[in-house]
Amino acid sequence: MGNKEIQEQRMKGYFIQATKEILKGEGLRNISVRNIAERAGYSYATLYNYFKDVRDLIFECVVDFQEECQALVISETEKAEPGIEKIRAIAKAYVKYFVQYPGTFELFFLEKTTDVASKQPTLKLISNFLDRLSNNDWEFCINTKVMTAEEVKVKKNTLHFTLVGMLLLYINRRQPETYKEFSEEVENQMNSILAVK
Amino acid sequence: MGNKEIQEQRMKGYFIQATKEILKGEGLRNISVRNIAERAGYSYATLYNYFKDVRDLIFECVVDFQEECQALVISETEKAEPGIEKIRAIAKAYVKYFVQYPGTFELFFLEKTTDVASKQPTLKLISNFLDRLSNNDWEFCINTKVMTAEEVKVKKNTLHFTLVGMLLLYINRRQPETYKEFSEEVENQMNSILAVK
DNA sequence: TTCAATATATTAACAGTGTTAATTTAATAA
DNA sequence: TTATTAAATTAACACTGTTAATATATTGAA
Repeated sequence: MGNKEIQEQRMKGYFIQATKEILKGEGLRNISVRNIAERAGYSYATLYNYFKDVRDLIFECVVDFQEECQALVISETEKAEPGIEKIRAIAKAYVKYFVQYPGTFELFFLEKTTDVASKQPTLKLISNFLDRLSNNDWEFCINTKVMTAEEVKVKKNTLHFTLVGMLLLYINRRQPETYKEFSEEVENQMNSILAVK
Repeated sequence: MGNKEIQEQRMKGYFIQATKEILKGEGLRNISVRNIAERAGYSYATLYNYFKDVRDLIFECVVDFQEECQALVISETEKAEPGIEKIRAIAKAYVKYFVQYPGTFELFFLEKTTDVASKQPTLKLISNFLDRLSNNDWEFCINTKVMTAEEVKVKKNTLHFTLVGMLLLYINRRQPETYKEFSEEVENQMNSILAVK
């Protein structure tokens, strides 16, 4: 990598870092080009030398946040038994991360894409994220004959859709009103979805 | 209701009608105060004589869209057997409505509330909507001993969260990419969730 | 080292947004 | 018909994202 590329990557990094900070702090609605640039220590127009538009920049944060979330998941699920118990732990950590940083949930699921075609890889990254975190343990369930491959195929998605739906309603619609109620419901849903007959 | 109230309601109606048209057509992102006012046949500032802000106006459309969706659900589920089959039909019509008018899904679940406290009733209306549509048939399942009250309590929510999650990913994240895949997954999820052991 | 060429960063400007204040127009009461 | 009140409009403000024009560094050659 030549000097030019190094410098360019560094510059992009400054803007990405600033964007991440705002997303984790104030959230998606309080973000703006001038806001990001000020925090990065540059003029707002400089941003356009490194990113096509502000949405492009914002979506570049996805990978970083996924890594951060993954780190949390790993650290919080190390001691869990493989299989269903581990899936349960992964799901809880996954939910915990987005509740702690609602801005990241907004970015992952709520933010509009200007041009869908070009961001298709990122969108795929997002929708496969929970799969990547839990795939090993779903496979474990199949291998230990706890579930059939068919069961897993559907339940894996049920879990994903349910968690995303719950997070959407809780973060964006204040439903339920308290965190206590919310996490109890998470518990109930997982008990039901992960129940083996 | 005095003349004054009648006239005020009429005025509000013009703006609400314009907003509904834009939401169903162009969707939430293409809406603007000037846009709404032009379609309503008034200046943009006139709007503020009848609504606190534009979000207030936008959220006033929720009730109308719910009625419209409910009408679709009723017409498409009349001949379904009470209980599980009817719940399945209700869910499919519910999903169908939001896929047909993505702007209404954005309004119901994605649009941010400026001031949550004042819009709490509307938020409750939204999150209880599917419940109101399907409650009778869940009760029917309990009464006919197809499910226990405890099972219903959880499964009702699983269905709700799953549908909302699927709609979010499909409408906002193009996941899956085709409508065919999407509706097959809806089918799969309902088979799994509504399965009686 | 100095000067021209290039690359990068900044300011100015545009078209858009929601919202409010000042102003004009319309409706009402005396 | 005139004075008072209500309602609608225009002008303005503070934002937004983005682009063009300008200023500032940085680089390469003489």
